[in-house]
Amino acid sequence: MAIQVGVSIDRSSPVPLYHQLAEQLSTAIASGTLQPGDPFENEIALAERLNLSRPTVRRAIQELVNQGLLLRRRGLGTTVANRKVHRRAELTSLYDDLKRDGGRPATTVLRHEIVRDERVATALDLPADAELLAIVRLRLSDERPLAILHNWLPPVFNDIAREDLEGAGLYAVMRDRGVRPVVAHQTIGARTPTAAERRHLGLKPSEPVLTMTRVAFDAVGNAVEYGDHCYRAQDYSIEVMVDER
Amino acid sequence: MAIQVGVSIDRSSPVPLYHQLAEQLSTAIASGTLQPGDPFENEIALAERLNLSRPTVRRAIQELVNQGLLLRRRGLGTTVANRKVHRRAELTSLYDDLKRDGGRPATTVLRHEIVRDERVATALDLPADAELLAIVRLRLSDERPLAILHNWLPPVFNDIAREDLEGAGLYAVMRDRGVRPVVAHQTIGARTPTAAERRHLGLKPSEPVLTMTRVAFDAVGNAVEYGDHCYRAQDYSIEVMVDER
DNA sequence: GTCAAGACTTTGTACTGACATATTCTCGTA
DNA sequence: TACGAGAATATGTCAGTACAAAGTCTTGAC
Repeated sequence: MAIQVGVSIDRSSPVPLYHQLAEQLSTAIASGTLQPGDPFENEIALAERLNLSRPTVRRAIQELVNQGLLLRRRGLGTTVANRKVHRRAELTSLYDDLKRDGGRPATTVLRHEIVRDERVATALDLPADAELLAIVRLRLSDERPLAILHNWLPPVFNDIAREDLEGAGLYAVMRDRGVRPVVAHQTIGARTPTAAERRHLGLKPSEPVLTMTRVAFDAVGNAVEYGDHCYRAQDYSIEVMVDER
Repeated sequence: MAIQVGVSIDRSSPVPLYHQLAEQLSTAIASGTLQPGDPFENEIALAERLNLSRPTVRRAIQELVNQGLLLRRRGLGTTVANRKVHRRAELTSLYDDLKRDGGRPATTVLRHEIVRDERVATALDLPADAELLAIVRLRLSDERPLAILHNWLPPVFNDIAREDLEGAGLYAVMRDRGVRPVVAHQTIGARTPTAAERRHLGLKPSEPVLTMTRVAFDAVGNAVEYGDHCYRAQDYSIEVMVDER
């Protein structure tokens, strides 16, 4: 027997009905009201119970399927998916990650200046002589050095102050200015650290660093960040979820 | 003025109309007929021209938006997105990647046996005493060692033969059996290699390896592979695209 | 008792129609 | 000239309906 999730729809709200529904169902799954493997109320019944049309309900369910929360099989019905395949929102900054995990992140700005760099400008789809804000930060977690973060930002951000970067992550600073990165290409590798990196990160010569270079774009497709990071490999690994759904 | 892409719809085909349309539009973008920034014919006009309903056209366009090929803005219209944000199909195997890039991949199977491993079984959502096929492969590219690939597969694959793995990638072997991984969690790190790894990969003690552990799932949410790989960091880096579209 | 045909359930595809809302452009007015 | 109202345009949301197709289950013939 399918579980009837309690849902309340507010038709006067500006948020679309399908999204209201999707959010509430999503919460039910996250909270454990709906367990993996549980059968889900079918589209028609759900539509009737909530006085919504089938396309609206379908769209809500589709949203959850795209996130990997639900599994639809024709003729069989809809079921709650294995928790491990749920797609989390990606593209968070290291600062936010550390904070969420209960660490105490801190930042030292090592460099902060306007530069021209043809290689970076090209990667950001800007003219080769564009003025970029180049920043280098040392990121600490619980007082211990964890990573060196090189970043180059397009001209729109040239007025970001040194102080802005000490108390928050780069992405938070960008969000405050109404820019939200939504896509990024990342290349992840490893190498032996340079002398400067060893000094900053407190590494022995034999201890490697994990490297990540990234170009991030906003929803409109404008490049908003070029990053070249290196992490203490002993203390950090990168988690990604790849899928072709 | 919007470009009219040549599209032919076959209503007798079993493939859905919206998908036929999406494919052809996608081809037009990939081939360069439609350039980034080009305005796209609007939904209504496209529907009328092709004798399709608006929802059908909309769904086709939505498919391309999800892939990052198109950009829709209400009131403004639809345009072709910056090439850099196009989402490529992810989740390919190293073997296929090397082959696509023109390399000559080869595989030496170092180990191939049935084992029990509680840690892996748990990660694969199987009972702790499940019998798994454990394989260890040395992957070479153009005769040079590149990576050591440890993999554990669920019981369904226990009959995969040593020989099957020498001429093709693991994912190709799995696909031949009707299993297609579509989601995976990956954790990427770096460390100094063990003695055995140094020997197989021809590394000096100071040269690091890039590591990747992965759990992959099929469309139904069943775990289909656990992998623990290590790569020569000098010659290999991992590219991923993260997004929250 | 076995197996196949058909009924039933549920999701998939497609169409029609209507109205809402965001954005840009034009035009008229102060 | 500057600015605001409103038209024009395009996508966004929502309803209702019909039929197709995949899977499961029941039923009946042998």
